[in-house]
Amino acid sequence: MANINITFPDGSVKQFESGVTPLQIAESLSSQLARDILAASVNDKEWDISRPITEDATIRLFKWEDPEGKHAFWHSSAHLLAEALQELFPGVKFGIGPAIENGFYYDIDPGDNTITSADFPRIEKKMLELAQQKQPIVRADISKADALKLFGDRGEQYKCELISELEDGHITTYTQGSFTDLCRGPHIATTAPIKAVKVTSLAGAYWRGDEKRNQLVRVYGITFPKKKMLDEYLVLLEEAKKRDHRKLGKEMELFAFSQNVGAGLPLWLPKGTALRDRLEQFLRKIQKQYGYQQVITPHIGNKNLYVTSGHYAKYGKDSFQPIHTPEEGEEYLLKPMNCPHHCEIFRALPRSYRDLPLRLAEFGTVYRYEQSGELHGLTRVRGFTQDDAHIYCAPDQIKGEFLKVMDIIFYIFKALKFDNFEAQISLRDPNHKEKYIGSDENWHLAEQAIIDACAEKGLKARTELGEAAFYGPKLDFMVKDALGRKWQLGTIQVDYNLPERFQLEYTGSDNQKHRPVMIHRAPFGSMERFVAVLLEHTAGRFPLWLAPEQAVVLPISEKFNDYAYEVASQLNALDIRAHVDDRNEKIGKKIRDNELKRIPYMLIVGEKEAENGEISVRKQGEGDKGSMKIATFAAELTREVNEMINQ
RNA sequence: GCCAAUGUAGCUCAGGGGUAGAGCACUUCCUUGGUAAGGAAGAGGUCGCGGGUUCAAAUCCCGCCAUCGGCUCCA
Repeated sequence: MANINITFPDGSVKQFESGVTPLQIAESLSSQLARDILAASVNDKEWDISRPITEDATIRLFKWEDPEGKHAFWHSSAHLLAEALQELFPGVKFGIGPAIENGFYYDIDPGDNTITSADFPRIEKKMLELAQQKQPIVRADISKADALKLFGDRGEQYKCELISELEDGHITTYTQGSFTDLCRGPHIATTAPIKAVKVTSLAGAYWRGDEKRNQLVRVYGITFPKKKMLDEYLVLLEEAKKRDHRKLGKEMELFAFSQNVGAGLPLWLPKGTALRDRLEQFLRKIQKQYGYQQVITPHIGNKNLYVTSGHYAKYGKDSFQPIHTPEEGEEYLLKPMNCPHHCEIFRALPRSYRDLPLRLAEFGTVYRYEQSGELHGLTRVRGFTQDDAHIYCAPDQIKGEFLKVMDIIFYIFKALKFDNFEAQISLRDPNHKEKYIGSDENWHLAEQAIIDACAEKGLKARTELGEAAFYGPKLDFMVKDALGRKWQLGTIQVDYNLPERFQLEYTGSDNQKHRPVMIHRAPFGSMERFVAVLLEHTAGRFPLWLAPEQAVVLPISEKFNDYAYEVASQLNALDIRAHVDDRNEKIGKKIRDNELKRIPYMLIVGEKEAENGEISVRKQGEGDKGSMKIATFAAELTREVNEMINQ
C-alpha cells in the first residue's frame, strides 16, 4: 500500500500507510495521546479521528483541552441524547442538535410525548447506559436520494427539509447504536469517553429560529470525560448562582423592582444610588480630563426628532408608544437614545473646525420597550441610564479620538480590576457594501483608523467582517468576570448616518462647510448593566472605593456605644463611610453578620480601645489586623482608596 | 411576543379541599460578652391578582400579572 506524508504542527513529517486514521497516528505517538484524542483536523478540515486519511496531509490532534475537542465531544453527546430520547419517547422527531459553548442541545418535536424536567434523571441514566455500550460512531457518505428515503421513511420531516437544501455528494450520516443522524461531523470515535452526563434544562425553540414555524422542545445538556469535571462544573454553576446580581442586589439593598411601577423598571435604593453616584463621579472626573463637556437633555422628545434620526421608522412600532398632548396632532416619544438630542446641541451653535472634536457627555436615561420575555435583572431593562457621549470630529480625527476613548476604557477596567478582557473590531461586509450608509472612502478611513488605533495600543482585537452597524464600524470590549463568563462592556462606534440626517455642518479652515463624523461611546454601556456585571464579578465585594459601607464599628458591649459613635463620626468627617452596629449582640455574632454583609473593615472597640483612642481593625475575609489609632486607620484607608482610582 | 416552569411572612423554603408552618431577619426582655451564630418571649401572611367549581379553595379549573429558563429581538 502506498505511503503518505503526515505533517505535524511542529513541522515534523512522518510516513504512514494510506488509509491511516488520526487515532492510529496518535497511537503511534503515545498510548496516552491515543486515549485523550477526541478530534482532529486534516489540512485544516475537521476530521473524525476514525476517518482514514488517503493523501499527504497536515494534521492536528485535539484533546479535551482544545475547543475543537470539546466541540466534537459535545456534538457526539447531542447524538447520544437523541438516541436516548428516541428510546425513551418513541415517536419524537429530530430537528438539529449542535454543540454550544457549554455543552449541547437537541431540538425535538415531541409528538404525543410530554417531556418535563422530571424526566431528566431517566434521560441521563439512559444516556450513560448507552455510552457504556461503547458504540462506535460511524460516518457514512450517502446520496441525497438515499438520505431523503432514509429519513423520509422514518417521518423525519425536519431532517428531510435540511437534506433537501443540501448538495448531493456532500451528505453524510453518523450512526451509533440504533440512532442515525444527518450530520457533517466530526465526532469522537465511540461513545465510550462520555463518562458524566447532565441534562440541564428544557426550553421552547422555533424550528430554524422562525417564530412562524413549529415550536420544538430544546433539551440542553452537558457531558464530561470525567465525573469529577461534572462535579466541578456544577460547583461553578452554584457559585454563579450565589453571585447572581439579582440576588445580591436584593440582599445588599441596592435596587428593587415593583410590579406597580412596571416590569423592567429598576428602583434604585439609597445604597445603590450612592454606588451609582460614585461610579458617575469617577467617570465624570476622567471625562473632564479628556475634554468632555457634560450636557443634559430632556427625557422626552418630539416624534419628529426621531423621524429625522430614522429611529422612528425602524423602531417606532416596537417602542413605547407616543405620548399625546392636549394639542391636536402633537406627539412625543420617551427618549430611546441620546444621540438625536446631542445632534441638536451640535446644531444649536454655528460650529467651526476649531470647536472639534466636540465631546458631549450625558448620563442619559433612555426607555426602550424590550419584549417582556427578554427582561432580566439589571442587564436587560426598559429604562436605563447610559454613560453616553458623542464626539463630533473631522474624519482625520477619528483615530486620535479612538485612542483617547480607549485610554478611558482601560483606566476604568484597571480601577475595577477587570484584568481579563477582549476586543472586537466590527467591520462591514466587503461583499455587500450596499447595506451600509456612507462613502467608500469614509468607511475605509474609519475602519483603518480603528485598526491602527488598536495596533498602536497593542490591543489584540478580533476582527469580524459584516458585524458593523449599517451606519459605521465599531470596537467593542468584552470583559471576563471572576467565573470566566464574558460580558460586553464598552463600545465605540463611528456614525456617518446621523450627521447626514441632521445635516450637521462645521466651517473648515478653508471657509467651506463640512460634515462632521460622529462617534458614539459608552465605556460602561449603561449604569444598570455595569453595576450588574460588577456585582457578579466581585460577588458583592466591591473595591473599597465603591463599597456602600467601607467600615462598621462594633462595640464589644453597650458600654462602649458612645465611643463607637465617636469613632464613626470621626471617620465620617474624613469622608469614610462608616456606621455603628449597636445591636445588643455578642461580638462574635456581630462579626459574623458583618462578614456576611461584605463590609470591608470591621472596627472593634471595647475597654482597651476606648482608653487609648484606638480601634481594633479586622479586614473582611482576612481577620484581625491588630489595633491602631483612628487617624492611622483613616489615613491608611484613604491611601488605599486613592491608590485604586488614581493608579 | 412565543414555549416551559414557578409565585406561601422582609429573606430562604416546607405544606396542601376543612381557620397557615419552619429557619433566618425584625421587636421586647434577660444577658454586657474580645474576633464567624448566647437565651426567652413577641409581632408578622387576603398563600401574586381576578373569575369559576364546591357546603367549604391557599390547595382543583380558567384568565391575567410577575419572576425564572430558553427562543426571537436588542438603536
